[in-house]
Amino acid sequence: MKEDAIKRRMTRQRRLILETLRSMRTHPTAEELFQVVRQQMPRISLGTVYRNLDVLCRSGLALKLESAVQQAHYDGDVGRHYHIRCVVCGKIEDVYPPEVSGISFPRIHNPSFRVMGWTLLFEGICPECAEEPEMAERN
Amino acid sequence: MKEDAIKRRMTRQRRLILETLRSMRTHPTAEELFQVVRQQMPRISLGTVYRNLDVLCRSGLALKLESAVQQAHYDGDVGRHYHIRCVVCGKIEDVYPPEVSGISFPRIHNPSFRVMGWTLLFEGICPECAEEPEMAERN
DNA sequence: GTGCTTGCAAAGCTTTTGCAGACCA
DNA sequence: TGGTCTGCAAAAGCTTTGCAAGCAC
Repeated sequence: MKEDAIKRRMTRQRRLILETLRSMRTHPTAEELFQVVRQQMPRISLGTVYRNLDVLCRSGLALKLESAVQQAHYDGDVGRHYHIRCVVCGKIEDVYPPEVSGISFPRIHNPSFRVMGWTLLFEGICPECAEEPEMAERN
Repeated sequence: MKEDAIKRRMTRQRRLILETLRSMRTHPTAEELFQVVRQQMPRISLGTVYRNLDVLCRSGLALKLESAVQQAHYDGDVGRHYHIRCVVCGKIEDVYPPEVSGISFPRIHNPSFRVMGWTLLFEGICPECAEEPEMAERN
């Protein structure tokens, strides 16, 4: 049971990354966040963004959305809410509890796992992609 | 609206990949499936496994579990069921409806997206990892 | 015979990591 | 001052793709 318990520091980079993530409603990828952050701090590196997102997620200040198809997306809002992903363009948007019905803390009976939580992901087609059917190549 | 509608062929490779995936209960990654398949077809390549998994998923014969952290996992059972992932080792197991309560086809009201479906993923710690606390490094 | 599919290898992309210098507490 | 953090670049890991030959229909 190794609990190194590293003492984290709130560096300028870490603070900027967190503030920027919180200000964005788009659930950016690390790369997208990097592009925004570097406008204010040109010499920051992508590696630093990845390292800090990892730290922020471990400490509960950000959420890593693993449900993404290619790249991971991040969310600065750690309160309970859901996501819906466009299966065509991959965009992820928020869905808040008042808009959702039919779900009430699902439970597994006699689980072999120690259940810690759950995530609900909706899938659909966003308005933009619905207007451009040729993008919806399914082959 | 380009609908090329390619005529797929059921090659020996494709059939073996599908049959093997269906026979496995472990939600293998492409690499793991490759290792099993090559025991019966030594010259098959990893690229072929990836290409066929893609085709099988597009045609609805297999499921790609995007919820995976690093690699994609695949499931040959396309019927409605849920998954639970061990947050320590990444293992994915099935959870079937009779074991789950509190969920009844969640709906989004007045959605801007055209909602096509949803997935529910549980997270927890599997029995093996629960016994080895030092693996649960969280820093 | 047509054209989809394969094996092989190389390339592509996202993410991680080693290192020396910089910086926070 | 000590130990964490950063920028840079290289490496790692997963997945895709180009090509010529092979094979299903």
